[in-house]
Amino acid sequence: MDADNKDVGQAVKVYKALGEPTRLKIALLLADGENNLCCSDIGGKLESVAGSTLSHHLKQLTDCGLLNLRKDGTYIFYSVNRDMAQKYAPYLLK
Amino acid sequence: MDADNKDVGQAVKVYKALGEPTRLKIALLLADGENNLCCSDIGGKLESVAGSTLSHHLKQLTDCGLLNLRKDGTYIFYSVNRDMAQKYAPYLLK
DNA sequence: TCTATATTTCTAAAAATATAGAAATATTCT
DNA sequence: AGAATATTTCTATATTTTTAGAAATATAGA
Repeated sequence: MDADNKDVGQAVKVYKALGEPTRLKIALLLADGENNLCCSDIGGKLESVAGSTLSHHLKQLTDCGLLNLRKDGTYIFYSVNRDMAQKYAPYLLK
Repeated sequence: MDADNKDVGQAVKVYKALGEPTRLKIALLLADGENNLCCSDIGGKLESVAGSTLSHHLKQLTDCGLLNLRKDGTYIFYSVNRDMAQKYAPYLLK
């Protein structure tokens, strides 16, 4: 495929999102079977990350299309968008 | 695969390297058939990037293992490491 | 050796990013 | 309505990253 035909903008966003340790860990957590975690679940699995910080990371991951979210009451459950992961970073899956 | 079993450190480096427009373009250029370009060839294909800047970007791409290099006289020819691309970002290939 | 070309390293400045406390918003439950 | 919990937005600070000019290094060829 020719470089000009690729959606470089979106790819950059996805890779930028994954190019930070906390966010990559979040993506791996969510890709790892036990899908559908909410913000505070995720916070519980990481060490000392403030809620506001976590919120920013999750926003970046969802904005680039890598995460899907489902609202349920006051909770928001996150999961990996498999198509996106497959396209840009299948390393996350399996 | 469990999150703990993945080499998160290397993956972060690779994705960080690809999460910047100039570097992603370089990777796509090199992955795109006409492999084996030298630093100045690459500079010629990008618009207004100083040599020193290009050098830093290429270093980051090679340091994370994404690019191979071959020295030939004063030139250094770069190419994509297919195994790494396949593992972390097959999006670059084909 | 001198010259030309390719690339890197040094240095510094500008821009972007990560972080989190505090306040705000949203929803559920009593 | 009021309390409790989840998440986001505002704000500020610290850190990292990007950028490139200038100087340095390396190699080839006249």
